[in-house]
Amino acid sequence: MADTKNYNKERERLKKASLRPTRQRVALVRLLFGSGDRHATPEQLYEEAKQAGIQVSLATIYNTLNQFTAAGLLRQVTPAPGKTFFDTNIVLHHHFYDENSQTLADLPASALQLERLPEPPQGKSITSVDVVVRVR
Amino acid sequence: MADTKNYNKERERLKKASLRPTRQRVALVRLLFGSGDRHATPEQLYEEAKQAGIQVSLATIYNTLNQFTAAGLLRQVTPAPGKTFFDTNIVLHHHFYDENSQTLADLPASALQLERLPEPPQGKSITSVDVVVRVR
DNA sequence: ATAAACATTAGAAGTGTTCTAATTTATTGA
DNA sequence: TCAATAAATTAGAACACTTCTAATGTTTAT
Repeated sequence: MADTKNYNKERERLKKASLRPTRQRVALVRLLFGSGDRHATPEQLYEEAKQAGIQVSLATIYNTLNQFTAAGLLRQVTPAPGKTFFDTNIVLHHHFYDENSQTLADLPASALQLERLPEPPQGKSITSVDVVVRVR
Repeated sequence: MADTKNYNKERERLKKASLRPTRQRVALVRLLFGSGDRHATPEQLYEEAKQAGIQVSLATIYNTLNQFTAAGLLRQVTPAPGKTFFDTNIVLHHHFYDENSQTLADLPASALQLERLPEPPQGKSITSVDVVVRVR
């Protein structure tokens, strides 16, 4: 055991996603999922990791966020060009995007009802529906 | 008159938007609005302009698309990081985004009803609502 | 026609993200 | 437990997209 702590919850989450529980991934799981839902940007998470004394490169931050997204642990939201957020809340819900502060916030679950989903084009199937309510 | 043609329709559109009818802007208005609704990317429009023998730089393509958007002539849609489209259809409507071909298509106007808009946060007002239905 | 304001340009620079290939770490199975 | 193997991490280069700079060209108003 390399660490003094087990971080079993985090390792379990990674295991379920078929991702090896490396030091970096365990630490990032803690940061991301350790304290309620959040909308993290890669840069933000990188700074946070540094603050917390976790040695991790920006490349690994990106790799990890992409792997977590592919594994269904995170949802990626792109409300504006160059603004990428990773949402730890993977339950179907939608977002406010504040164009002034360039921040993302959850829409109250009941605040918006999608009456019916459209038929996807021939031979296609819907993978997700993203609603972004832009505010200022 | 620098050209053999007047392009009065295009000049008129620019005038209404308080934009000087320069050779480049007139030409881009023709490409963008000359043949029905479309979802143009900057690079696409640049290539198209070159094909059509219009001398215009990529910087001007970007400037122009941004100005047109600011003037309400275009709507910008960002369905994925690094994928920016400018939509000539500015009537409220939504989009399919095909993750395979990375192309955008209009949702049939009636295909999706937003039941009610959410209350924006304190002191904010809604500027737009974008729905992207991702398909594969 | 002239002057002032504005637009365009090439190329540099900026930003966000991915790639490369060398190193380190985790896992497997004797 | 200890190699051997597979996978992950890393720094820094490279890349893609967009904006900036400041020099040049065009448009507009007088």
